[in-house]
Parts: sequence; C-alpha cells; structure tokens
Amino acid sequence: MDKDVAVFKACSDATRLRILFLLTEGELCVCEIMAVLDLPQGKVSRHVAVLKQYGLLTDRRDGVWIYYALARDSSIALKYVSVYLVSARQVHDRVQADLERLRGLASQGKICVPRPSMAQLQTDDREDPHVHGQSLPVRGAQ
Amino acid sequence: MDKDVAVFKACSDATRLRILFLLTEGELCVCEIMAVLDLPQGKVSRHVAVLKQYGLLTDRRDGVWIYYALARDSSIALKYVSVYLVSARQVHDRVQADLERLRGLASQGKICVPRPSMAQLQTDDREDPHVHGQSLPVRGAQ
DNA sequence: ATGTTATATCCTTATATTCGATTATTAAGA
DNA sequence: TCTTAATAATCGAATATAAGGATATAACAT
Repeated sequence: MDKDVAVFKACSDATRLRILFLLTEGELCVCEIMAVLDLPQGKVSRHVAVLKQYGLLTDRRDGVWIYYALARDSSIALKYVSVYLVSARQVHDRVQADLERLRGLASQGKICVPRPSMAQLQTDDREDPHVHGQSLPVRGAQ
Repeated sequence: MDKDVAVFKACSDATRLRILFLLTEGELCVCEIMAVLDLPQGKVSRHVAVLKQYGLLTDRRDGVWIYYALARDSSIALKYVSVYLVSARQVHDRVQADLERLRGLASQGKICVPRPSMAQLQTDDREDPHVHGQSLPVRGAQ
C-alpha cells in the first residue's frame, strides 16, 4: 500500500502531473520537457527525479540525453493513474495546450532526436539545426 | 487540473488511503473509523476533514453522528481513484484486514446505527449496547 | 441547565516539500 | 585533453504537512 501512497504523492504536484501528461505521448528528455513547459532545468530535473524515485518513470540513456518514459505495472495505483492520464488529457485545457506545443516543437524538429513515438509527427529532413534547452526561443507560459 | 492534483494529494497519505478503502464498503462515521483503524479521534477527524475539503467525501448528519461517504464525479481523477479503490482493496493485506475488522465490528453490532450499506452484515436485534469510539476494546493495529 | 457523546478545531512541535541558485557529473566532439 | 551541452545533486530559505494533546462545539438525554 505504501507504494500506492508514493504514486499518489508523486501525482500530487501540478508540475509533475503536467510532465506525466506529456509522457503519455512517448518518451522525452529533460530539455524537451523544459522547452514545452517553459520551466527551468533544475525544476524539471528535480521533479523527474521524484517521479523516477517513486517508480513512475523509467529512464534510458542515449548519449548525452536521458529519455524518460512512463513505467508500467510498478504498482496497482500506477496502473489506474496511467488510465487516468490517457483519459484526462483530452479534458484539461492546459494539458491540451502543453501537448499541442509538444507536437509543434516536434514538427519543427526542435526535439533532440527522432524517436519511434515521435516519428509520425515530424519530417525526417530537418534543415534547421535543432536547438536545445534554454536556447529555445520559448515565451512565457505557466 | 488543480482539482485532480488535490485528489492525488488527498490520497498521498497512508491513513487517508485506509479511510478511503473503508468507505468503499459504505458510509461511516468518525467513531467507526476510529474503532476499525485504532486511531485517536483527532487524527481521524483531521484526515476526514482533509478528504472532505479536497472533495473526496460527502457528509450527512444524523443526530450526533456525521456519516461520511465517497463523493462521486467531483473530478476526473476521483473517478479513476474510485475504480482503483474497489480493485486494490482485494490486493493489499492491510486493507483486507481493515475491512474484515470493520465487518467484524458491524456483525457484533458495535456500529453506530444500522444503515443500508451495513444492513446485510448485522442482525437487527442487538442485546449488547453498542460501544463507541475510545471505549471500544480494540487493541493495537496500524 | 447539566451531563454525555460525537466531532471539530486549535496549538505546538517535528518533519517534509518546494524553490532558486549554484555546483558537480557525464558524455560527446574538436 | 579541453570544451560544451545535458543532466544531476546540493544548499539554504520559505512553506507546508502531520502528529499529539488539549479544548471547543453540537446534538441529545436527563
């Protein structure tokens, strides 16, 4: 039961919940989350660490980037939270805005590398060198 | 989305989660929760207040007693949490123990008043005057 | 009114969380 | 090796949360 409590604790923060909603689209690295949510690096990294610590995320290193993805079946609560995430993301305006922004950046190629989950959203020929993290020209949200 | 965050926050405490699991059986008053979980009155009352504040519970006064019940459809997250509660209570040992104890007390008539949700679990003729709250001879759990 | 039971609230302390800012680590490339 | 980009970890201050104990309120009975 403690594991379930941990899952709910992980979800009981707006920033973390926004990150979880983003990850329903597929795996993302910190710089992408920063860009989409317009949050400082430390904040994203810290919250991602919490989510990972509580077993909601898995991570995979690919060179410089570490991709985070929703974990599966690490606890009963997580199973139901996952269902919630997929259902609720079509309901909350802010989440929809986040997701559209994510797709926008992905289609502009302003995403670290093409990955399976993103493949259908972006063209493979990107003339602009993609920009990362703080240098991305993103303006205020949050 | 803030409402969903509040729901998860409400669930991110072991005591509150145990209370929520109990309430999947039907409405309960504070003294019953105290007796089943063997917790002091102030603690139960405080946590119940949090759950109500976050919209997870409704309350109904009946004379001296205030019965709390799981709220319905107050938010998207709560909908999925409710499904979780019903499914997970058969999995967690501690929750099963809590529920059995609740049924035990109910069948002994050591419950405030007979109510619809409890009706099938107890006999209507109770010779022993039922005992409430601190005076209930319950020994350590938690 | 008085007492009793059920519940709520207040006070204080201990602990936990969050944030911004800074510093450290890690991997890739020149 | 030196640099740089991506990410992690740390520190201190502010805030929030939880607990125990004591007290207050509310309803009912005598």
